[in-house]
Amino acid sequence: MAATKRLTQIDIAKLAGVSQATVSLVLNGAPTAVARIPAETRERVQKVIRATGYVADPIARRMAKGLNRILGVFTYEPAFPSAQADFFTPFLLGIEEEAQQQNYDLLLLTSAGVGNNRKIFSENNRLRIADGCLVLGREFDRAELARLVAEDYPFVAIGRREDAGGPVPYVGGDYAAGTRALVEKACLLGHSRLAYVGPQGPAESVADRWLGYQAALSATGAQQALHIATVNRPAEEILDAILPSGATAAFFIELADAVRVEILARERGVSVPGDLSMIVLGSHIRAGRSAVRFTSYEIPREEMGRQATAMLVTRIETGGIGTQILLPCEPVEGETLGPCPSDPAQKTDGMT
Amino acid sequence: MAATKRLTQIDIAKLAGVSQATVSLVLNGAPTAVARIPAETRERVQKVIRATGYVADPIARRMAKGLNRILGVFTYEPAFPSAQADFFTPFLLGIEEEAQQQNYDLLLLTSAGVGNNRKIFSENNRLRIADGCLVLGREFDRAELARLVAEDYPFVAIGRREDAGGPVPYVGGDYAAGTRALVEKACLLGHSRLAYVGPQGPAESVADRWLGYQAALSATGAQQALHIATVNRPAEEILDAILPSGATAAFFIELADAVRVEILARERGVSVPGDLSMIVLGSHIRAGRSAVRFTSYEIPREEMGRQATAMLVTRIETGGIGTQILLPCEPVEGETLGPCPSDPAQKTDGMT
DNA sequence: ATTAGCTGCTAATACGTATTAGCAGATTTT
DNA sequence: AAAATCTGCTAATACGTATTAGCAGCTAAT
Repeated sequence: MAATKRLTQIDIAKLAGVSQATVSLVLNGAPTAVARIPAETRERVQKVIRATGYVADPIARRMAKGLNRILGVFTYEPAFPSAQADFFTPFLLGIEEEAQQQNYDLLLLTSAGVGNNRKIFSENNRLRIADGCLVLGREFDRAELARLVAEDYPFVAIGRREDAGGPVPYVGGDYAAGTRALVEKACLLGHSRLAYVGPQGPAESVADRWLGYQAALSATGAQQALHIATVNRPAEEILDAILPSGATAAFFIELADAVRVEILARERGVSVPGDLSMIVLGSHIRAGRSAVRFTSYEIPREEMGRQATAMLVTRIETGGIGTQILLPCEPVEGETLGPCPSDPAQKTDGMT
Repeated sequence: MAATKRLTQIDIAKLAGVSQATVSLVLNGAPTAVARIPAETRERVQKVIRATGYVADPIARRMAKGLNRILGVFTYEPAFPSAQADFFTPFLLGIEEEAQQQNYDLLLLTSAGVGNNRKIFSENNRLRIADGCLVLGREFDRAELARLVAEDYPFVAIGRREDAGGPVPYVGGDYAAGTRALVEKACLLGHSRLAYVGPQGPAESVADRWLGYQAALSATGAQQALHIATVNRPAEEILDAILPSGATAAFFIELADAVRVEILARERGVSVPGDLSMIVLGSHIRAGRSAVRFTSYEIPREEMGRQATAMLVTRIETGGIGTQILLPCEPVEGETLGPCPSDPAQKTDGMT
C-alpha cells in the first residue's frame, strides 16, 4: 500500500551522517579515493546500507557511467512463437550461458514490432538501453546493418554477414565448408550427377551453401543435373524432376522438403539411399515428424551463441571492433547417403 | 572507427533552432503542450530528427519518467541450461507473446548468480531496471518474497505462493483440483488402495498436490496404502514397495520416477494399467524417452506466462496490487489408468 | 615560519530526458 | 485603454549516481 519511496544514496548519507558523494565512493570509488576514507567511516556507511538493504539504481548508474551490464538480443523474426522456437532456442541457450558467466543480463528486444517487419531503428529504438547487442535472424536488413556499423555501435551478428559499409563482426557456421564436405563425400561414393533443391537467395546462409556446393562441383568434376531454385514445392514436383534428371544424389536446403520427398519416394518404392541419396544442408533440432535420420552437418548453434556473446562482451569492455569467426560444421552420418547405384566402381547389379 | 558521439536532443535543438525542451515536447509532449507549438516548428524539428535518425536514449527517459517498458524475468534456477530448459521455455513462450503484444521488452535477470543460490536481492540488484518483474522457479526464497511484498514492488509470481507478510500476486495452475480429479477418477474405476510417490515438501506446487490427493481420499473413502515421501529413488525400491502394499493405483509427483517404474514393471511382466495404474501429477513437455503416454493433467504453462505478464502490466500501469489466479489443469487421458483389477464391480477374473 | 603534502571529507557537475513554471509579445475582451 | 487571455516558446529543475576539483585542518619538511 504505502508505496515506500525508493531509497537513494542521499537517504543513506543522511543516516550515516556523511555526504552522498561519500556513499558513492564507499560503494564504487576508485581505490585511491576509497583509501582516503577511514575504515571507521566506511564501516558506518556499510552498516546503514546493510540495515536498509539499499541497492543502487542501475538506471541512474548507467546514466552516470554509460554502461549497465545488459546485452540486447534482437531477432529479426519473433523469437518464441512456437514455429520459430526451435530455431532460436539453441542460440539463446548458448547466449544465456555465456551472459551468465560474464555477469550480464539479457534484454530481449521483443517489442520491436509484432509482424515480421521488425526494425532495429524503429520509432522508439530501445537498443541503447543495452551496452551492446546480438542480432540474429534468417534475413537481415542491410541498411540497418550498415547503420550499426557506421555508428560503431557494439553489436555482433549471429551468422556470417557480408560487409555493410565495413566488416560486420559475426560468429557464424561454416556452411560452405560443411556443404562442400558433404558433396565431396557423395562424389567419393560415385555420385556424379547431382540435384540441388533450394534457392540462391541473397541471405548469406543460403548463398554460402550454394558456394560450397559449386566449389565442390568444380573440384570433383561432378555435374549438376538439376537445380530447383525454390523451396516448399510439392513433393511430387520435386521427385518427378529429380528422377528423370539422372541425378543420383539430391541436396536439400530445407529439411521440410527432404522429409516430404523421402516419404513420397518410399511410397513409390524408390529406395533411399539405394536408388537416391538425399543430403540435408544443415541440422535441425526437431527432425520434424520424420523417423529418418538424414545425412547432413551439425550447425553448432549453442557454440555460436556462446562465442558471439563473448565477442560482444569483449567489444563492449575493450572498445574493440570485433572479429569474424566461422565455426566448423561437423558432418552428421545419417542414413540417407549411399553409394551411387550406377557407378561402375561400385555397382553390383546390371544396367543398360 | 570515429565513434560518432551519440546524438542528443540538444543537438537536434541546435540544428532546428529551438530549445531542448521544444524537441522533447515535439516528441512526447502532452497534447495541450504540443498544441501550443505551431505545425511549422514541429515540422522543422521532425525533419531534423528524420534526417539525423535521432532516437531518444531510453535510459535517460527512464531516469526522467521512472518507467521504461521493460519487464524483468527472474528465475530461481538458471533458465536455459538444458536440464531446465524444458521447464522454463513454455512459460517464456507465453510471457514473450504477451510482452510483445503489450509492447514491453523482457529483461532476463540471468546474472543474479551462477550457482543454484540465486538471490533477487543480491549485491547489485538489477531488478529496478525493469518496471516490474515476473518471478518463477520451483522454490522461492520466502524472505525475499516478503520483502518484495513489503516494498510494494510490482511483481507477479508464476505458480501459487503462500502469503508472505501479505498476499502474493500470482498466476498458478490449480494442481489441487487437477490432482483431486484424477484421484476421483481412479476411485470411480474401483481403485480404493492408493500409493503416493513424492515428497510433502514446503514448495506450494508440491503441497497443493498433496492437499488435492488428501481431499479426494476423504471424499471418496479410498485409503492410502503407501506413501513414499521422496523422489528419485531406484525404480526397484519403488515398485517393490508398491506391489506388496496392495495399492492398485500409484500417483507420481515426478514423471521421471514414473517412467523408470513403468519400464521396470513391464520388464517384470506387471501390466500397466492391467495390474497397476500409474498417474502422473502434472504434464511435462518432453515425455522423457518413454513412449508411454501417462495419465496426468495438463499444466497450462503458456497461459500462465501470458496471464502473469498481463497482470504485471496492469499492476505497473495502474499501480494496482495484483490478484491471485489459479488456472484449471485439464486432465490428460493417457493410457496408464485402467479399472482396478480386484474391484468386485469390474473384475473379470477370479481372486482369492 | 613558511611551504608542501596529507587526510577526510564535500560541493558541484555531468549524464539525457520530461515537465513545469513562466516570459514576452500579440490578440481579444470589457 | 486597461485587463485578461492566448501564443510560442524557453529556463530551470528533477531523476540518482559517479566523479572531479577542492576546502579545511593537520603534520612534516625546508
